[in-house]
Amino acid sequence: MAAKKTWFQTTAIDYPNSRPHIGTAFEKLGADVQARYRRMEGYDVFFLMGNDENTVKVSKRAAELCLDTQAYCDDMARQFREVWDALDISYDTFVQTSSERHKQCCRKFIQKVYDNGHIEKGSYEGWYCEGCEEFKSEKDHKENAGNCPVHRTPLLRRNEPCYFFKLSTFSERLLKYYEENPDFIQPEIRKNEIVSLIKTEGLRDIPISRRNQTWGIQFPFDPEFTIYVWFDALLTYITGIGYGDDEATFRKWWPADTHFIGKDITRFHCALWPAMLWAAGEEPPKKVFAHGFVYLKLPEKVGDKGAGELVKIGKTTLKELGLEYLAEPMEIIKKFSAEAFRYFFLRECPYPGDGDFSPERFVDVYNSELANNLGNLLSRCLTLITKNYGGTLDSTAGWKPMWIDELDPQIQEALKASGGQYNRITWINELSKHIENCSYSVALFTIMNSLLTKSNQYIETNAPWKLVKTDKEAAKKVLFNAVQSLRIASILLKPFIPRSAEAIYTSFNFPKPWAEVQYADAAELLAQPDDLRVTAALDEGGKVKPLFPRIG
RNA sequence: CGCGGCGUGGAGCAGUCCGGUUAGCUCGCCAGGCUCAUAACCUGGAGGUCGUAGGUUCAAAUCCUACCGCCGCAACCA
Repeated sequence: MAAKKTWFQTTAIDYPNSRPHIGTAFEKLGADVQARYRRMEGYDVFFLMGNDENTVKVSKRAAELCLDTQAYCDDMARQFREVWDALDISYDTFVQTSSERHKQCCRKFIQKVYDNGHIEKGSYEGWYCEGCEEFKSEKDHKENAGNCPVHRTPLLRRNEPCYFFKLSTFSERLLKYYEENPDFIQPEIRKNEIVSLIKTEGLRDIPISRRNQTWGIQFPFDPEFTIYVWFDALLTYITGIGYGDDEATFRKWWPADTHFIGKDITRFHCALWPAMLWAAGEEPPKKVFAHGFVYLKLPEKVGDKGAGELVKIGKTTLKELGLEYLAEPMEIIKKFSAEAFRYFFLRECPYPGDGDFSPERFVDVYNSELANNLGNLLSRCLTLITKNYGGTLDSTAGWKPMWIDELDPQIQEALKASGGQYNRITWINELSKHIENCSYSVALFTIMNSLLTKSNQYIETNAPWKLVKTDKEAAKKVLFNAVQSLRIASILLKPFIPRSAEAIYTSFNFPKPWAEVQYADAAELLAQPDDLRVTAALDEGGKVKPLFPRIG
């Protein structure tokens, strides 16, 4: 038997010096859709996430709070995971870089790179603040007229010994790799940026050590130094699957299929990271996907604070809606649902590009697409079947469902005109492609407008509530077909809004178990083995409970 | 001249690469229909000189030039 296809993906690991916000959540969501989709499609998936804890900032933050750094990190990791769990992010492992295993494996890796001659000792010169006990960037120096932005004291030019990774020697090899693997950096625009960066500016050797730090990972060959952020953080992607510790597991998953990252750290993942791996004798990842950012968009100059009182949706203020602290994902999740949160960002913000989050838009999208279109379609089907047929469309066993598109005379014409070129199978294939390309917003738009809106129209034109009075059999057929749209939609929506999709699917006795459905099942119109019936739980009065209650 | 992106009816976008039917879509707004449904659904309508000024062409949102405006990144902000 052929081995199951594997799929290893990661998100960027986060600094735990502040809580996760909608931007970090956006990244995890996009990755989660991919992981869920791949699982559906039969891949053996491993999804890695984590926190990047070995930074000076983190130890300082802990000190500010008078906490032990490790205790602080552990608590932040708990808080991060709480948010990811609330959002139903289906990660398989969560790496804390302060963990012993990560440290051990990191040392093995760096030793190997050192042994292979890619690390050399030099000296680092820069602007140093004695108060902060750290080097500041040229930008900080320039913008603050030579003073420390924190202490307002003059920055000193300082020179200290430092280890460098010889990144500059990899320029040619990187360019060649990009050329031979055109999909390595996605989307295209990010690839162009990196290529032009290397061609115009070139790559410098990069400092990878800090001296006299108590927090962080010590160099195996020189304990006076600790590893400087990136050289430790990136390694999470391999220590988390057993590099230097569990060879078989590591070989099973590496190289990674996709690293999901923010567009700002593209260069580290596309230039530094492959070079590091080569330096240690490992393969580079197959793909890096750099997603866009989400910007908090508020009217005028409301700012974050005070928005609760000032911004109104209809007659209600944000505060009354419970949306005071907009950048806090838990607030939105608690007030509405993880599903609403997931849907909004995946639908409204293009994953490859930037998007906006505004409370008004959030409510618009939710009401119009989830409540009015999808949720209402479910409600009307459930009610019509329950009221008129006692919940069971009898003698529909063996009936073959129709695809809504094929029931529309106009579309039938169009299908004929295309000479069979375009049909439901190509439609589903296109959707799959969108998901594989991380064009989630396009996929959701298509599901909404090409499937669900049409299904509401179909019900409207055939008016089963009227038809049932004159021709109960004909009305039954209409409902049977309409329900198929819900089956198809729930399958297609499974990676995006898993809970709601399941709720829809299990509202009826569809033959295939929910856990086993694949995208191809949406195109496959299998006959119903039993009479189609409503299996959803109804209220005491027999009323249907809205799946997505309207906001406002 | 650091790099990149954007400017299309009230809002958000597609279309621009490979110029050519009445410039599409979603939301909002207005009118009507329907009443199974979550004041939901369906139909119709108003609303745009496609940032500005030139140029190429039989023909420009689309190609060329200049300019204006907005935004992001710039080696530890996803």
